[in-house]
Amino acid sequence: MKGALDIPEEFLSPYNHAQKEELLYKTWEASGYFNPDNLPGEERQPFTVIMPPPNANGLLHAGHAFFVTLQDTMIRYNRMCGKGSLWLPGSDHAGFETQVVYEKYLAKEGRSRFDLSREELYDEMLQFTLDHKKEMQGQLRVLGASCDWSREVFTLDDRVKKEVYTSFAQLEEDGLLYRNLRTAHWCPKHQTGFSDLELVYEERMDPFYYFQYGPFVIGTVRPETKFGDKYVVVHPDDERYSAYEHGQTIAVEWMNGPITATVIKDEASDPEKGSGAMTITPWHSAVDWEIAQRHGLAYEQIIDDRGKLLPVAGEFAGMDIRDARGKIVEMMQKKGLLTRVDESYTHTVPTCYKCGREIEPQLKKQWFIRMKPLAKKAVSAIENNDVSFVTERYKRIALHWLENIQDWNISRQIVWGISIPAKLCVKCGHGMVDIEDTIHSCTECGGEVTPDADTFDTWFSSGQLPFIALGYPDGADYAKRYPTDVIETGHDILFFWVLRMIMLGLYRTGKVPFRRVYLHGMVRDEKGEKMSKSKGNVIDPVTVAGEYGTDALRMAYIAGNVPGDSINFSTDKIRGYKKFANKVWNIGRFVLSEAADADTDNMLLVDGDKTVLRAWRSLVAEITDDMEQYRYHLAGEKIYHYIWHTFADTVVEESKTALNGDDDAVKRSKKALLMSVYTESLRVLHPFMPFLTEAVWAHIPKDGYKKYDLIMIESWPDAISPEV
RNA sequence: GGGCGAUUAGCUCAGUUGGCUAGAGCGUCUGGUUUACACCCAGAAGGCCGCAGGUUCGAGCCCUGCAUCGCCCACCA
Repeated sequence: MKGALDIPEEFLSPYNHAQKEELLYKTWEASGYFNPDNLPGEERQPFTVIMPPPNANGLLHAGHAFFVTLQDTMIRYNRMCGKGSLWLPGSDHAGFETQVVYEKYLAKEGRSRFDLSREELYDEMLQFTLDHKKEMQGQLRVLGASCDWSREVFTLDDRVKKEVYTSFAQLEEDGLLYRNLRTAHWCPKHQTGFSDLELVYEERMDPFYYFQYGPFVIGTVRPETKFGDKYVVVHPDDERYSAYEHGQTIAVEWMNGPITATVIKDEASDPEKGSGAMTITPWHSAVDWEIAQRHGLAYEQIIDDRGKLLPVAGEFAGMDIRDARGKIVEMMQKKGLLTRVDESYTHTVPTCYKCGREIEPQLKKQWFIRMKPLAKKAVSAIENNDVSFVTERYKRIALHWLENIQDWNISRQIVWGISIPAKLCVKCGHGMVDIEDTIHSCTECGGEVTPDADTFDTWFSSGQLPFIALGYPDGADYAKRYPTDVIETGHDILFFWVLRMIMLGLYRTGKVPFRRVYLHGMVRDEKGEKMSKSKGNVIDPVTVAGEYGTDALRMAYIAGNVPGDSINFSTDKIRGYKKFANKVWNIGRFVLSEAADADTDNMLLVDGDKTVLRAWRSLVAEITDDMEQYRYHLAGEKIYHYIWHTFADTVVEESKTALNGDDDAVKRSKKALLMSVYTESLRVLHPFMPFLTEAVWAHIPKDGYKKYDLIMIESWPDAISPEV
């Protein structure tokens, strides 16, 4: 090594991320700077991001690493711009999701949740969740997340429960909460109701059966629900049925023998469909229930909660509906009631998003929130740009959903979650909100009451996270940092989470919870396929970070990946950025050995060097603009390209001649140029590749090029660059 | 049934308000132990920017239509 200066020994070998990253994270954490209250300087303008709390029931996957990278980049950039960056971490108990995961875990151990009492099950799941939470937090550290652990929030914390209860009570007071008999989306396997968002519609081709129903012919794909059907509904204007009057009774030979049926005229009946006449099953169909409600019709349960036929099905009682259909059709054929079968009927059926089992609509009393008034305010907020979308196209999707919103079923019949603070009447079924546990008899009928055994939909609590996490109503953070600046998350939870946060945030605080929504796409494998355990194409970000370095992983997530689009993850790309890390490291070795003694107070640049510095500064301005406009994908590529192909390949190469020459003024100018551009480019690179840049920073002499020991609190170069 | 997105080099993808002689990474080929780096350097090949029209001095970018792939939404007769 012919360098003018002594170079630390570690610079003599390639950059070794494995030796550096863990130590560097510890240094950052020990510095206290993740907490914005500890940052040097005057009172800083706040910059706040609430981390989407990962579900504490597993380990981080490639999607988590994506959001960690994007958000940490935002946080670090804004911190360097002189703001009081707060990234508030959390984790979600993830009610139903976790219960499903835990049941699988129990099954593996040869146990079942039915072996345990509610309390035992809850306690085991709590331990399970806390263990995973801890492990996940270790993984977030591996990924370099500069979040403030001192403000961490868990969705089962007392303060969360308290505010969630307050919201629940307030919704009731405002008439936005009800618990009436209503069609619920019920999964016979999981034994719980869902909101409309938890359904997945699946296209099916099923036989469509026509049955003789007295003088009518009615069509159905679901003969197994028809045992109790005693109303036949036709459109009031349907000429074919003008001979029948509304309310007229007719004698019908039906599945279990002769019955008396009633003709109902209702516009819900579509003359174009089937024969134009249909019978209704109010207990197991939302549409039928509405018709029944309109005309005050009777209703009866046919299928139990486990998907088995009830005694009304006669000889079929107790049979699973999946086995019963064929046998029932056979029976109907024998009775001579089957008139026709259309084999190729295509329709969509709702299924459980978790197990794929067909959803069985069931009349249930569950807690529902009236969403229309809440959605209306959210629509105004979005239209007024009180909250804006970085990927504009999601704005329209959001508005469309809000304008067609349905009431939200927030009750789940599961153990794991925040219990619903209410009493139910044993006698009349009336539900009463009871936060303070003061209700001991039914307010309607005076009957005995029992605590509601249900828990809240997990999104009901996470949907209130921003204001709760900041300490609403009297927390200092709330006063200073609400509304937060950005929410960054996957577009798949736009409805589940983002829009509900907007609605609930507006409802409780009167303000939007964040000013901007940045939605990223899904992470797929290199062929563009969804990652899944069964396909075996899951990339574990922590393993990859171990192999190539977190910085390389992070660059692969950012550079060239357009906001909102799904990204294909390839290890080739990560490998490329690992090389880049080493390149930056080696440039450091050269620059520090040749120019660490550069004069900073008196930077006399020769004309050619001035041009180089000006070009660099103008690129910094461009990159700064990209950062402000959330174009991280461009900013990342630009700094990469400049460092490698301009600074290393041209500026450094050309400096060699000058440094070997005899002209002291030229030498002095070169040294100053190398040091300025190199140290400034490290700053620009820091939000993207925090570990590497911090590792190099430790070797930069502390003078005009460096103010602080840690690059993480240095200024973004746009703010420091003096005139050239 | 309604809506959205994608289509650019062999592969994976950038290309910000129309100025592009269309770029990057990986791969391929040729040549290099030049006083940081072989996790490197110098260079090369490789593209009717899905198809067909249109607007414009100028279109990868804007408009219309079509094709293919993907995604989201929708009350199961």
